[in-house]
Amino acid sequence: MHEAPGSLHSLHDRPAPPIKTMTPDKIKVACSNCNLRELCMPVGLQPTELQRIDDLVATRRRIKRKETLFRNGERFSALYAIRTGVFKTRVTAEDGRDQVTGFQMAGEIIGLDGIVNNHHTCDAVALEDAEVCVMPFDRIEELSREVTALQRHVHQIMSREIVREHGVMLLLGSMRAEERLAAFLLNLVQRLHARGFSASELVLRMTREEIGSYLGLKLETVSRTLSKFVEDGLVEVNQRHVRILDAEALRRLVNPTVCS
Amino acid sequence: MHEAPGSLHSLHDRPAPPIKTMTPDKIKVACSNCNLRELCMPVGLQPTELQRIDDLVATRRRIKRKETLFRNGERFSALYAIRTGVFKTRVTAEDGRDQVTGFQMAGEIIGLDGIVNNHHTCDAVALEDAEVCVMPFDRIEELSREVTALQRHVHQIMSREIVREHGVMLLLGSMRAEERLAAFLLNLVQRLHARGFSASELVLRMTREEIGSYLGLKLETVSRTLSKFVEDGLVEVNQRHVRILDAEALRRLVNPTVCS
DNA sequence: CGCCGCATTGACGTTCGTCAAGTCTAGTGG
DNA sequence: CCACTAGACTTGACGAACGTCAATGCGGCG
Repeated sequence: MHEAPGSLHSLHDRPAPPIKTMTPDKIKVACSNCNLRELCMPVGLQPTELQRIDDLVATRRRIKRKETLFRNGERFSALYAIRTGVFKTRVTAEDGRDQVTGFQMAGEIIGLDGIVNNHHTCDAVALEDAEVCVMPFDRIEELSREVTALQRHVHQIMSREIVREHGVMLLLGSMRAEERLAAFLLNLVQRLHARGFSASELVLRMTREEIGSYLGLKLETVSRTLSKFVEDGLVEVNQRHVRILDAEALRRLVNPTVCS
Repeated sequence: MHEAPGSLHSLHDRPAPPIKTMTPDKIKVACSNCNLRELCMPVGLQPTELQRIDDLVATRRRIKRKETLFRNGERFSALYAIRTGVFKTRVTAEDGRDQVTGFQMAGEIIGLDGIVNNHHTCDAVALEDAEVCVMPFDRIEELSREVTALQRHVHQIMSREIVREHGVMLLLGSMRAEERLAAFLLNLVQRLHARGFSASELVLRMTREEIGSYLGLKLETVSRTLSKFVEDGLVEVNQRHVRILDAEALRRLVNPTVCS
């Protein structure tokens, strides 16, 4: 099985041990030689530009499982690039109902919601021990005035998020439970694959309830639908470990009319 | 009843006649004295900056009812500021199902979805005859490198869209039909009010089916739920004309536990 | 060992979708 | 001016999908 460089995201049940022996926050790993660079930074920079990009990361921050990177209402100051671990973001209605708006993994950027009003409007919760690069937003703005590749990159990241959310709206607004779950699993495994993991196996870092919240379903429906997938031979499920046996069939589920 | 400056958005059933006698596209109305400036441009600019902003709008474009401003797959080149009229944006799944992702009105910016891949990923359809300002995106990027207020503004617009979509996800993922429709009506009337229209009356520029698509409901459910609101004395409905009689009750519907 | 959180499964109820009939309005053309 | 039509809307009857409630299982951890 293809493993990610540095084993960023273990497929075993327990969270992966830190890559290196506890790196104190002050000893920075520069963006310029970060193995996630292609994921979170623009490509094709001049060496001098690359050097300046290194300064974007003011510091690193470790977040333990179940702790929050930021919360609704907190002052916004920085964007965060995820180095290790998986997060969920969630919004909460005034009456307490909440909705998971996304699951984010290594190389993805979170915190964009805070830009409008200088305050975050959602919570970011670590689903496993995690580490992020803290990139003060005023520094990002300053630098992206000078490095046009960075400017373009920031715009693309935000646009990508908007497009992703369009997809979620389509899912929530017009798909049935099986289609939602199939789309979810395929999306997860595809993103993991892009990070060097298996194209057919994954470990869910979230509970059935969190999946349900994201997909607009109750946890029982998620569980039942998963069981149905197992019955039909589409996947193997062992706790949070999922092996996809028939990706083609899952794809057909998501997209009823497109046969094969 | 408070009318908008220039009667941009009539409350009568028929589309409002053009504000001025047909203005040829070449005769530009500069941003600097556009009555929508506070809605779509940054505030507190220096006069010299304001002047440069005027150059952002390359041209104007009129779109007739039911025609598209851009379509899924088309090359992305510009953002559009809506001057008059209402649009819907929609995404389409490969099997043809589509989902309305938003309704946009005067002063709002559309086209952000195209930035990531240089191609649009949704359609923007005019729900009534409309006019937009065409702002070539490379010009926006260029100018926002020099005018920091513009840079900040662009970031805020994109972030605002992300936050709005979070709200829609919450709605689609965890609200029931009555709550969705109540939230929809309150949101619409609030946005119209911000544009100088009545705080309690509105004319729907979209069909029941389009509302349903946006809210993840079938048109029959939208119709039934509206009828129920009428029975309960929350609103008056006459075709597409809606008068809100008990906004407080609608708000309570959206937010069950918060009692008045 | 026993507790706790997470997951599964079944029985039942509610909400919303589906299908179908019928109304209303605006637009068209005689 | 009025019949005719098409599209949007309403309403009812019924059914399917999913939520609710409850019992139970299972694995991990103190």
